[in-house]
This record gives sequence, C-alpha cells and structure tokens, in this order.
Amino acid sequence: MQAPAMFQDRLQAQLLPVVLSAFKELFGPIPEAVKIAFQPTRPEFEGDLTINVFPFLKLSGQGPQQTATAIGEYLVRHALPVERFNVVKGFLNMVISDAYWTGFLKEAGERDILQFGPTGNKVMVEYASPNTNKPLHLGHLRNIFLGYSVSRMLQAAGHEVVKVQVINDRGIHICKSMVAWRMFGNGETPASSGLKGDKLVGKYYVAFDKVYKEEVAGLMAAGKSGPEAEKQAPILLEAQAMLRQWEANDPQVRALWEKMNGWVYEGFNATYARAGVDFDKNYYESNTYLLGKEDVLKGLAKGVFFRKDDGSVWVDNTAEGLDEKVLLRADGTSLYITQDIGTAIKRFEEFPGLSRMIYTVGNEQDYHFKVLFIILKKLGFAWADGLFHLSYGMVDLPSGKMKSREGTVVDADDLIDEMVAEARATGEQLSKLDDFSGEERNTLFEMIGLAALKYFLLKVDPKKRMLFDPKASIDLQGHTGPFIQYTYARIRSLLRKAGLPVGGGRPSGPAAMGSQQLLPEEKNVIKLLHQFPAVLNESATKLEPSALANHAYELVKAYNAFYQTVPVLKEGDAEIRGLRLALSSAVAETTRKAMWCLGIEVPERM
RNA sequence: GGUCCCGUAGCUCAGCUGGAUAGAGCACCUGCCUUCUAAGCAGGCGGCCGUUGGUUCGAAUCCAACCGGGAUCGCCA
Repeated sequence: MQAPAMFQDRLQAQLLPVVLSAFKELFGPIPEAVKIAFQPTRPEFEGDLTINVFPFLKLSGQGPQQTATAIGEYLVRHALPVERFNVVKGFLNMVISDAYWTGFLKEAGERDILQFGPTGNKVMVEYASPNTNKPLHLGHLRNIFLGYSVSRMLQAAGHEVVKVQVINDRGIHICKSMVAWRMFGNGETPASSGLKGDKLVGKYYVAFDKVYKEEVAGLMAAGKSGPEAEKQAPILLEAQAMLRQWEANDPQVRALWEKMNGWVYEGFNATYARAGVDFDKNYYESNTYLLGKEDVLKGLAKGVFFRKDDGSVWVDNTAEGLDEKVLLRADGTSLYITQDIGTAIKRFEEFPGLSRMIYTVGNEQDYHFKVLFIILKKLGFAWADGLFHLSYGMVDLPSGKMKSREGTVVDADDLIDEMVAEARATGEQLSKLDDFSGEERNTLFEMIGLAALKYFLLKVDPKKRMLFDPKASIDLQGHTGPFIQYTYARIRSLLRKAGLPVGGGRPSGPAAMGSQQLLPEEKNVIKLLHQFPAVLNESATKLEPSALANHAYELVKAYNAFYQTVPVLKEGDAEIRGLRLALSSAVAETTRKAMWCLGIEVPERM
C-alpha cells in the first residue's frame, strides 16, 4: 500500500489509487518508498490540485512534460473529478470539475463536516493545575484555552474526552497565605471585603512575602548570612510549622485551610465560568500527594529502580540519555514525581477505557514529563505509550517574563475585563446594535472580548513562546477572533433575510446543484471548506489548535472576498441564488463548529 | 557545561511529512459604504527565511556546526 499523505483529504484519497494505477500501467509499479504528494495548485496557474512529477522521472524514464502529460491523460480518462489538466515544468495541474465541488457543497449543507464518527477511544485531558495561593494569570489562560480547545477538537474527531484539572491545594504555598491571613487578616473574608476569594488569598500571599523579605533583611543586618537568614525568618518557620500541623491533621489548621481554599475555589470557578471552560473531574493534591510510594516500592522489588546506601530510591535513566532521578527520600517520604506516578496509575484505574492521557503543562516541565513517562513505561504499564505532554511556551510581556515577585503578572480577570471593554468601545461606536438591550449588549461584548483573547492565544503554535503586548494585542480587526465572528454574523443576517430559520439550522440547498459554472470566488470558498475536515484531523492528531484556528481564518477571509463581490440575495436566478445561500450556510455552520473547537462562541448579530 | 525548544517583513505570526516567484494581520500609503453588516473589500509599501557548510534535480523546510534568545539540569512543586 502506497503510504498516503498523513492528513490527505477525500479527493486525494479518491485520486491516489488512480494515480498509482496510471503509473503501473504506464511505467510499471512504484516502489513503496516513493510517495505521491498532492498540493493545492498555486493561484497563478489554472487548476485545483497539483502533482509534482519530478520524483518519478527516474521511474518513467521520460522527461517531466511527457510523464506529467501521460498521467494527466490517464486521470482524465479514469478519474471522474478530473476534468482537464495542464503541465507547467514538472507540475501536473488538475482541474477538478465543478460538479465535484457542488456535490461536496451539497453534502456540507446536509451534515457537519467537522464531526467525525465515534472512534471508541477515551482520552483524558488535564488542562489546569493551579496553586491555590494566588489568582489565575495570563499564563494560566494560555494553558486553559489550549487544553480546552484540544478537548473539543478530540471530541469533534470522535473521541470521548474526560476533562480534568489538578488543584495544588496543599503545601507550603497555601500555608504562607494562611499564616499571613491569621496574622494580619482581622477576619477579612470575600464577603466582608468584596474581594474575589482567590484575590483575597493572593493578597495575603503577597503580604507574607513582604514580611518575609523584611525579616530576612533584618536578620542579615544583624549579621546572618543570606542563606541563613532566608532559612531562619520567623514567619517562614511559622509557615513550615503550619504545614506540619496540616500534615498532622490539626483541626484548627485544617479548618482554616478548608475555609481559605473554599474562597479560592469560588474565585477560580467564577473565572472558569467566565472563560467558558469546565471540567469533568477535579483532582486535589491533598488527596493524591501520598500516592505513588507503594508503586515505587513495587518497582524497587521488581528491580526497575534501585536503592542507594542512604536508603533513597532512584531510577536510572542514563540509557535513555537522561539522568538518575530520586523517587523516594532516604526517610521514605515522597516527592513531586512520586505523586505523579501514583496519580497517573490511579487515573487509569478510575477510567478503565482510557487510551490516552494528555497533560497540558508549560514547557518548563518538559524534563519532568519525560522522566515520568519513562518510569511508567519501565513499571510495565501498557498505557504508558498513550501519555503525552502537551507542552506550551511561556507568554512574555514586552517588559519580559511575567514575574509575580515584581508585580508584572497580568491577572486573568483584569485581562478579560480589558478585552471586553475594548469590544464594547468598538461595538458601541459602530452603533449597529440600537435595538439591543443592555443585557444583550453585555452578552455580546463578553462573547467578542473573549473571542479576541482566546483566538490571540490559540492561533500561535503552542510550543512557541509568544509575546503578549496588552496594548497592541487588544485587536479586533484582521486576523482575529472577532473578524471570524463578524463573518459568521454577516452570513446569519443574510440567511435571516433569505427567510431561513432563526438560530442556525441548515437550509436545504437547491435540488439540482451542479449545473452552474462556479465563479472563482465561489470555488475558493468551497475548496477551503473541502480542506477543513483534513485540517481538523491533523489539528486533533497533532494537538495543535493553531492549525484549525488559522484555517478558520482562511475560510472566512475567502468568504468575505466572495461576499463583497458576488450578489447572493440580489441574484435573480433562483438556482444560482440557492447555491450561494447553500455556500453561505455551509461556511457559517462550519465556522461555528470550528470556533466551537476553539472554545469560542459566535453571535447571530454584531 | 549537558539536554531540549525557538530564530521568517518595522511589530505579531503562518508556511516546515523537501517542490513553482516565501504568505497573512498590525502599522504606513491609495481607492471602495444611495446594493445582502465597512469589526469589511481591492491595491501599494515592506524579506541575505539567524550564519556557514552538507544532502538533493530542487532547501525557509532535512542534516551538521556556529551565533542569538529561552527552558531545564533540587532528596522544590
């Protein structure tokens, strides 16, 4: 079997065997290693699909012109969609018949081309892992939007998806907030202060840090060395003591911990709700932090790990090009990675059918996940091959890296507020919404502001670090989410005026589509629609929403060019009007689904 | 220093399973609202694709080295 292009579309799938038999008949069979690659014909040439025959010249024993012509002639005879062809240098440009395109358009009008049938696979996507001592920031947003979009794409690709977050609810960080609140809080609560719960707890984390720094400075002035002072600051000792009390189940500490975490969850949930994301299950570190120890000891017994003289347990990954890594301390206590080993095992026990688990975590943990996956594989779990670290790059500010210590962190809630305010300013100025109520406007501007933010973060290749300029990035024109929303709203308006049902739905296209000759503007749009399923497949497989996001943009851009120059409702010929309405509708529905895959909503009007 | 990631227009990014003259958006300049939403469309300006070698009929794309930026190399999480 000739290796097909990994993400080829259905037209290519249909043509490939014909091309192969053309070769076989004309020049003899093709060796497996030689791949036939289709590419879209460049706009400056006539045609829709192109094959470059250069790689086959040795096989054909003829020049590029003759080789391409021979194949082209064979295709016209044997492949229905290929109407005619031309050859430029070594490029065989095929013209696909309008009947093929309109046939596809008809199908796109009848079903969701971005929804694949069920695969039977179950995938877990972890896409948030916040600490409970401070509010969410821009970096979390990239993480959340990325993971949520991946979940949606996998659903569209036919997988069952379990969305989870892990909440780091215990540890020294939350104890710091607790200590500071107990010292300076005077009983302040979200209700008493009007502060969002996560903001309030974050405030005391900052307060802790301030006191801590003062104490360290004081100790150093009194003659201590830097490292000494950092270890002996009283407030830190108190936080450490509190962590021990927590571990000893001290009722008062536990009660305070429950209370303050509760505030944080309320705050997080408000942000999640506004951001439009949700989880099927939350994992709390306080429930899982003791996991993994038994598994490591089992591995030790099986000889997968080894024990050093001091009693600590290690894994040797030097054969994998990595290092030795400690899994249990000499005193037998766990580490972060121990816990992750246990948590992974637990998850696969809880969800027996899981075939994959995706961790959406920043690239600073690349090494950690490499080690984790190797360990789980060494422990012999078959599912270890289905583990994947969806690693994404940091979000930088024009001033450089975000640093909480330096107060340069962009708060998630504030950022969303800004984007929504910007959407509002633009929207009110355009004054197209005179009959909108205040509530309707709020909903719309929320939708647009979030689209701007999500699209901005999702259109970039996840693994690249990206720059976020709070001023320049608040853009609602050009290659943006609102541009795509706008096109959708435009089409919906058109369809309403055509008397089609409100609130979506697919108008049935004309019964006899296909007799018309397509305009270039129409064909461009249909071709982009036609490519979309393959793009979704590729995006879902590679876990890259950016490819989907960029294709959605290409599609609506082509539609806008069509819209601007080709009449739809004003077209006199009913059949042609029907085709253009069907085209418009297919673009709207496909755009809506693509945006759904990105976690972005689209408005009926804007 | 070891390992990994990144380097494309003034700025932000596509393109990278090798193919035709490298594409968008923003910014700047020109046109287009008495026809379906101008958050739009059409056009212009703007590029030693970090550098140097290599593989190839063909390299932004693959390989190597180097330069620049980042991450990581805790018995932290």
